[in-house]
Amino acid sequence: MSIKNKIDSKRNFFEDVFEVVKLIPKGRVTSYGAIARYLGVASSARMVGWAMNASHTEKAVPAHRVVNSQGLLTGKHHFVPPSAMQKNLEKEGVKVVKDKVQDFEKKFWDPAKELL
DNA sequence: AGCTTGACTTTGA
DNA sequence: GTCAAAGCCAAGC
Repeated sequence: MSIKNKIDSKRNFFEDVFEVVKLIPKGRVTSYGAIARYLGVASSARMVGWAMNASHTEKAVPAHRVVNSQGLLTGKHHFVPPSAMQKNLEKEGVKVVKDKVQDFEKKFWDPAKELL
């Protein structure tokens, strides 16, 4: 049974986002829009980010692997400390310069395609 | 029940 | 290349 099936059953926004984010392979990143689209709410990328805000309760959620469409670490300010996000990414092999993921297109992981 | 806010995206100038 | 505006849906007040 795929994760998608589970999500389809629950339709719980936070859990949906959490599950998908947890599936992001190490050393890869994705965007809020990609997750939102995978969940079927493409236009509501903001909701994904917002759901991530609740990820603080779920420690297992690698929110640092989620960036915006430009590969920018827009959510780093929500980390403690903010620099933790970049640090975690670099530790996983993702180079980050000036809050931007290097080789974003290569590192990008689209659940709609990879997790199909 | 209605208004504001938000870790976004896309398009146009 | 940067800046501004609109679209979008859910939670909080």
